[in-house]
Formats: sequence, C-alpha cells, structure tokens
Amino acid sequence: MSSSQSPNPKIDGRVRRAQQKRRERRAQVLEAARRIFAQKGYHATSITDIIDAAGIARGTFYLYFDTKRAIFDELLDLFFQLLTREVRPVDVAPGARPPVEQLAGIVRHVLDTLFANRDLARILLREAVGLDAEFDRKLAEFYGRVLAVIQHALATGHRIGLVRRCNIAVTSTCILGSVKEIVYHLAVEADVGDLFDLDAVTREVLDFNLYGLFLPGDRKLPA
Amino acid sequence: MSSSQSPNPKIDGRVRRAQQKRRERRAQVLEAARRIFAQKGYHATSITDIIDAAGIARGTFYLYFDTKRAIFDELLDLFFQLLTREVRPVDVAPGARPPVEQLAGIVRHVLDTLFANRDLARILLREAVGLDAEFDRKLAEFYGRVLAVIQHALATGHRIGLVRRCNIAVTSTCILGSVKEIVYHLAVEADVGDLFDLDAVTREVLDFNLYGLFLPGDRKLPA
Amino acid sequence: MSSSQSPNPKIDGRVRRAQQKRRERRAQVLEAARRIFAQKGYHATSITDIIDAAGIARGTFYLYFDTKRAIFDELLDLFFQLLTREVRPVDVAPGARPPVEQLAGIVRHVLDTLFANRDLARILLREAVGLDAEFDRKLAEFYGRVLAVIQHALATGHRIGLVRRCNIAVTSTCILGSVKEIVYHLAVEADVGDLFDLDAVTREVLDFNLYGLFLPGDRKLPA
Amino acid sequence: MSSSQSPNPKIDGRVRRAQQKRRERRAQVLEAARRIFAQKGYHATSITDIIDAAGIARGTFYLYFDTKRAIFDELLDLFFQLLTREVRPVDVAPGARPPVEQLAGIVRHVLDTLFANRDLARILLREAVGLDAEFDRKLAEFYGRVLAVIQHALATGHRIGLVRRCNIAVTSTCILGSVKEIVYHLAVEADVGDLFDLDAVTREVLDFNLYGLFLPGDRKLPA
DNA sequence: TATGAATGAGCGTTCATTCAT
DNA sequence: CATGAATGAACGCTCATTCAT
Repeated sequence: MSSSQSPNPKIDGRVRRAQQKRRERRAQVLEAARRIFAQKGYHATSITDIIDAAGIARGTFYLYFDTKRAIFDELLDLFFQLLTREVRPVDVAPGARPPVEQLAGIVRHVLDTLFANRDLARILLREAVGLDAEFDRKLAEFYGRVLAVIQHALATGHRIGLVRRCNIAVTSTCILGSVKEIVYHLAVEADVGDLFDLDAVTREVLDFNLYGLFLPGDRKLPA
Repeated sequence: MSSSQSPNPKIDGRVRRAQQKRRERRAQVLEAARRIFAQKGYHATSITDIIDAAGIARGTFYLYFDTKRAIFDELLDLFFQLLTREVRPVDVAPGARPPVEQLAGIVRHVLDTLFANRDLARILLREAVGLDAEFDRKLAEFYGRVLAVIQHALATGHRIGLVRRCNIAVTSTCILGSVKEIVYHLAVEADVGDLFDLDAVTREVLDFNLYGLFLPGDRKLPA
Repeated sequence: MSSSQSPNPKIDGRVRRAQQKRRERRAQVLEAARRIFAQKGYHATSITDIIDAAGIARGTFYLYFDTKRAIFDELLDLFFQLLTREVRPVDVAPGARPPVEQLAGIVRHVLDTLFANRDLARILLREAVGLDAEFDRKLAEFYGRVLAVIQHALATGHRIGLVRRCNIAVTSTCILGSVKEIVYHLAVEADVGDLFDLDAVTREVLDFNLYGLFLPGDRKLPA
Repeated sequence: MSSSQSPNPKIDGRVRRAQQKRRERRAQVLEAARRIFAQKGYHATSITDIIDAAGIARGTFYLYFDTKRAIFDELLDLFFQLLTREVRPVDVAPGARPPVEQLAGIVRHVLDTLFANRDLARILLREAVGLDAEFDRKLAEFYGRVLAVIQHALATGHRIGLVRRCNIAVTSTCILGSVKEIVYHLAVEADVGDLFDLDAVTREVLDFNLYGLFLPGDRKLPA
C-alpha cells in the first residue's frame, strides 16, 4: 500500500540517489550561509561570500535557493522549529514532576540548544532584528507563540495558587526579556573561549524570575 | 560683563539669525531622517528617501551631514544622551527617598522618555542591532554603562541587606533584559492607537524584578 | 581732450576708486587661483579651494569670473602674453648685435621669465596639456607662433649662410622641444631649494642647439 | 614531455576556450578605453563612455578592471613596456655597428612604435601629464630611465672622444625634449591623413642632435 | 546539473553654478 | 557688492539575479 509505485526500480534508485545528493548539496550551502551570516550579518554578507564558503558556482546557488533572502529565511525557520520544539506547556496534572523542576528543565534545554547553535542564535537575535516588515511579522509570530506559552503558565500558576497575582501581559514580557538577554550574552557577546556553568546560569535565571530580588523579610510593597 | 561684544550689532544679528536658520534646517533634516530610519531601517533608507521627506535637494543634505552613516550616528548619540541622563545610581544615604521609590521613579522616567521618542527607541532597539562592528562597540559601551549601574545597585542592596544573595552578572542581565523587552513592546510593537497606563506598567515591572513570580508561602528553592 | 567727461567729479572719483578696488579684488582671486592650480592641477582644484585661498565668499568668485574654466584660461592667457613679449625675430640688419648674442639673450630671458613664474609655467606645461579640445586650439596657436619665430630664424640663417641646410619643420620642432624640456625641469621638477646657474644652463642649451653633440673632427654624416 | 597533463581533456579544452574568450573580452574593453581616453582625455572620459564604446554593460567593465584608474594605468604600463623594450644602451664594443647607425636604428624604432600606437602616445604625452602624484612618480621613473640611457651614451661618447664636452644633465634633457616634441607632433597633432617620411624625420632628428644648427665653418662660441 | 560571464538598477557622494538676502 | 545656502546633474562603483553554454 505504498503511495507511489514505479515499474522501474533501477531508475527509482537513480532518482533517490540524485535526490540524496541534492539534499546534501543544499545542506552544504545552508551550512556555509549560516556561518557567514552569523559572522558578518545579513547585509554585509554577499552571495559571493556564501558561494566561496560553500565552494560552489554562482548559478548553483540559485539552483537551490531563490534569493539571498530565501536562504536567510530558511535558516531562521529552521531555528524557530528547533526552539519551538522545546517550549512546551508545564504539566500540572497530578503525579507530574514538580512545576519548578519542569521549568528548570525547559530553561536548561533552551540555553543548551541556543548555546549549541550559537550561529543561529546570533542571527535570530541580531541580524533578523529590523530587517523588514515581512520578517517582522514572522518574528512577531514566533515570539507571540513563546509569550503565549509563558502566559499560559502564568495563568495556570494563578489558578493553582502557585503564582502571585500580576498583570500577565507585562510580566510575561519581562520573563521573555530576561531570558532573551541572557541568551544574547551567552550566544553573541561571550568570547569563544569563555566557559559557562550552564547549570548555574539556569538556576540564577530561574531564581530571578521566581523570587525577584528582595529578601523574604522585606516582602512588602512600597507605600 | 557681557560675554561678547561686537562693534557691529547689525551684522551680529544677521549672523545670529543665519545660525538660527541653519540649526533649524539641520533639525528639519534630522527629524525627517529619524522618521524614515524608524520606519524602514538603516539599510532600506536611501538618501533619496531622507531628502524627499525633508523636502531638500540632494546636495543640501551633504551641507549638514557628512555621510548617511553620520546622520544615523547622530540620531543614536542623541538618544544615548537622553537615556543616560536618566540612569543614575540609587541614593542610599540616610534621609534619601526610599530606594524602591527611587527605582520606581527611574523606571517611570525611562519608560516615559522612550515612549515619547518611539522613533529613536525603535532605531536603537532594531536598526542599530547588528549594523557593523563600529556600532556594536558603541552599543556595547552604552549597555555596559547601564549594566554597571544595575550591578552597583545590586551590590549596594547586598551590602545593606536589602537584596538577597545572587549572581550579580546573571541577575543584572536579566533585569536589563526585562526592561528592554518591555520598552521594545511599548515603543516598537504597540500599535499607535494603543493606550498604556505607564504607571501600571512601571509598577508591574518593578514588582516582577523585586518579587518575582512566587507567592510568599512558596519561597523555597527547588530541590 | 578726455574721451568722456562727467559733470560730477565727485561721483567720478567714487567710480574710479570702486573700479580700482574691483581690479585689486580680481587680482587677489587670480593670484590665489594661480597658486592652487599650480599646486594641485586643474581638475583637483575646486572652487572651494580657490575662494578659501582668496578669502572670499562663493558668490563673490562668480562676480569676477564666469566659470572655473574662465579663470584658468585667463591665467594662461596672461602667461602667453608674458612669453610672447620675449620671443621676437632675430635682427640680422647690418650693425645689429651678433645673432648668437641675440639668441643667447632671448633664451636667457625666456628662462628667467619662466623661472620667475614657475607657477604659471607649471600650469602651462602640465595642467593645460590634454585639458580639452578648446584649450588644445589655444595651446596649438601659441606654440605655432613660437615655432613660426624659430622657423623664421632658421630660414634667415639659411639665407645668410649661417645655418646649415635642414628640414625646417623638423628642426624647429626639435629646438622647441629641447627648450620646453629644460623649462619643464627647471619649473616643474626641480625642488624649491635647488640652485641653478641660469647663465650656465642658457649657454649649454645654446651650445646644444647650435653645435649638437659631435666634436668638430667627427663631422661626417653616417653612411 | 607535455608541460601539463589533465585526466579530463574535454574540460581542459573548455577551460582554455573560456580563458581565451576572457582575454579577448578584456582586450576589447582595453581597446575601447584606449580609443576614448586618447580622444577625450582621462577626466572627460566616463565609464559610460567606455562601456558604450565597448558594447558591454556597466557591471561587465568591473569584471575585467577594478577601477577607471586601473584600466588607464594598464594602458600606460603597456606602452611603457613597448617603449622601454626599444631604448637600449649603445654598444661601443669593437666590431659593433657604428654608434651613429645604432642611434639611427633606435630613433627610427621609437618613432615607428609611437606612430603605430598613436593613441597610446597621445595618452602618454597628454593625458598622463599632471594627473596626480602617483602617476607623476611613474612618469618620472620612466623618463628617468630614458634619461639614464641618454646620459650613459653621452658619458661613453666623452670617454671615447666622440662627443664634445658638455653638461650632461642639461644636454640629455635637451635631447629628450627634442625627441618628445617630434613624437608629440607626429602622434598628437598631425592630422590623420598626413603622410610622413619617417626615414627622413629620423635623419633630421639625428642630424639636429648630433650636429646642431651651425655650419662647420662657423663653429665658434659667442664671445 | 553546474557553471560563471553578463547584466543594469540603484547606491552614496561631489561640486560647479545660481540666487535670495 | 558680497554672501553662502541651495541646487541637481553626473559620477564611479556594487551586487543580487539571469541565462547561454
């Protein structure tokens, strides 16, 4: 019950091998573009830079990608997928792991992933900002999804009495901002040789978001 | 004891009026550039866009600014000054206003200023990101100064026992990020017609940074 | 017997003084242009350069000269006059000074004049070359006049049996060339501090043109 | 014993043909530039002029030459080589051809070459003069080499008693000047239809430089 | 499929000239 | 007369994209 059958398995194999080769070629160009975009930024990167890095001819590039913009979009979309996969609502069902543990896990995963894909993170946080209206929409959509997850978590926290009352829109934005800034430093500004204790950073970020700055004894609002 | 005397007040007046006019002209071009840069971004903005918006001829632009880049720099530097003026260490001397009130004042001022200069904020947070190495340095320096103020405040808070122990580097980055993200939403993403209760936003941001998310009763670190 | 009479001598004086001032202003601009043109060349010299050097405003320049090209032309015309004045047919009338002495005098005068007006010489020999078709005509006319004088002298020399038979067109061109090249070195290439014994140079140039290179004993044409 | 072997002669051929085509294209642009530069001069020639004459697109020009200046330099360098090849010290070894015959050969060759490359000669003698400091250096170097050869010849002439005593610096400059001026007339000023008996011109130039103007009998210096 | 020569719209910048004050 | 702000045509150059081979 295969969806498509061919009377000629020999040609099938040839086609499959060709497609395989094509996929590899594409990946090779994508990889080169990622490196260069991260290094020089979108505008400063020329098609020449990419094809030189990929070791292909000018025309070949356009065999795999429609425009310079298209390959950039694809890189970002890839990264969006990578990140979205990790951002998942906290499970508050009975018997689930403690929420805070789950949060720690998510944050740790996000930091790990970003750090492992510093190039893409750099592109997302630096080069994709202020590119054009079309990209703004895409970015807004992505961050909107992230915010929705955070907001859902806050609302759940309110419902089960774990989280104090607050303006969800503002607070979720603050949380997103604090994480983005940490990621930015880790992925963009930190020198290559810098060593990070990602566990410690994770704990600090969580602590900041969960407990704020004040000591428990001072927990009174300003008059 | 007048600061400067001229034997020819008539010419003096003429000169003064000319300088006045020149300043106005400059401001007019700067204003046009601000609008366009905020709207289309640095790269998508052409000199033609700016002079069309300013209603001047091509050559006139170069009478007031050396290069396209120079006028952009000037806009950003202006904004840096505007912001830096407001970011000042918290005063913990006896008799000073309560620190939290001071913080509230600073945050409120920053939000006010940014909101009143949405174009510049948009340029700072979107167009100046990932522009080039020279601008990166400038930006890093600015945020470095802001971070230094936050870190100083945290250290002081530790010393006087107001703030719980934490990793100052990570925590200050989180604070900066939460404020930047709020500003970004207010200045960049919010629709023109949106109404904000800046007081309420200020309060929420402060609450988030000071108290975090958890209810007092839950104030225990995750195992 | 004055060509024009005025009923108002007071206004006459005023007019005369104004014209005098105008003439001085013109000379001042011309002098500045001469300096700059000689230094930087025609194309590299901007109107800004000239008015800065002359200490006048932009518009003032166009009060005295129609175009950048016009002031350049005027400088060259001035120099043409200066030189033409000195280039005069040799007098072979009985009782006149010996022809060779006259020649020595002329060459010496030309070298003196050119050396005293190195700026103008530099402009004539460097900047005016290959400027445009219109100027080519002017230059050709000037050198044509010089050549005519030389050719006349050669013809006269032939007639009175002083000069050996030769192709007048070619030989006069050689003579002009040898003098031009000497002038070029003196006026253009020589460092400011260099000292020249103009008398010695004059003698050498004359010797070269009159006697050529060969020793008398070798005076036989190549087979 | 073939100089290079390739496992794929088909590709080799393709590469060779492509290089051949490239060389032709380059030559075509160079040729167009030569024509226009000679006609209008460096400054009056625009890239548009060149590409129109060459029948190529704007970008194509920059595929073959880096800047407008670079193509001009290349033309001149080409010509420098062409000329330098012909200017060679006179051989005075026993058994060598008579020096005067050698000189005649050199002069004849120079005139031939220049006349055959009138465009380049025009560019060298007109457009390259007073272009900029960088080019001045280049030109000075070239003429310096030519002068050195002349001076060496003079010194040799003195040594072997063939040439009368003279100031070598001044005399060599005169010789250079006389040849340059002849070349200038032949290559730059002469109308296209003019006919020259280059042999006759050569003889006249040599005669002028060797014997000067005076008849043997008058060979006495002015008092 | 792969190539790379060719394209041309578009850019930022300059500068001789004009003209209202 | 003198000023200098304003003008705009023209320049050299770049680079994403196309297409014949």
